[in-house]
Amino acid sequence: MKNNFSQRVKTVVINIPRGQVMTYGQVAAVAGSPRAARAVGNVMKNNFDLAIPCHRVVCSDGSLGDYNRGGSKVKKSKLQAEGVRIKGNSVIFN
DNA sequence: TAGCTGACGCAAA
DNA sequence: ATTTGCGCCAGCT
Repeated sequence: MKNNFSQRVKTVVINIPRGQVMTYGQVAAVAGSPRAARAVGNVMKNNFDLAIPCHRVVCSDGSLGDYNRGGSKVKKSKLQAEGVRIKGNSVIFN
């Protein structure tokens, strides 16, 4: 049910500080399943919760991934606006 | 109950 | 650097 994992994922993402990004795998790991990166993405797209800064969640290789609110370009812009360094179409972890 | 899908992750070619 | 294939987990049909 969506009261253990998905809820967990939401909480984790909401707890991501501004100017900071996390990978799906990392979020999944914190949520309780280090291999549930896909499940994390599924949760995000299924949950249109504005309280969840899904744009702070990116792929492990730095790719932006997708975004249910305007596309990867909007996601990229948002991250840049928060102080996250973007290289081309990828995020730079610091 | 079983099967398919998907905003991923990693390895190999 | 890019593409292909396989594995993983949770949710939906």
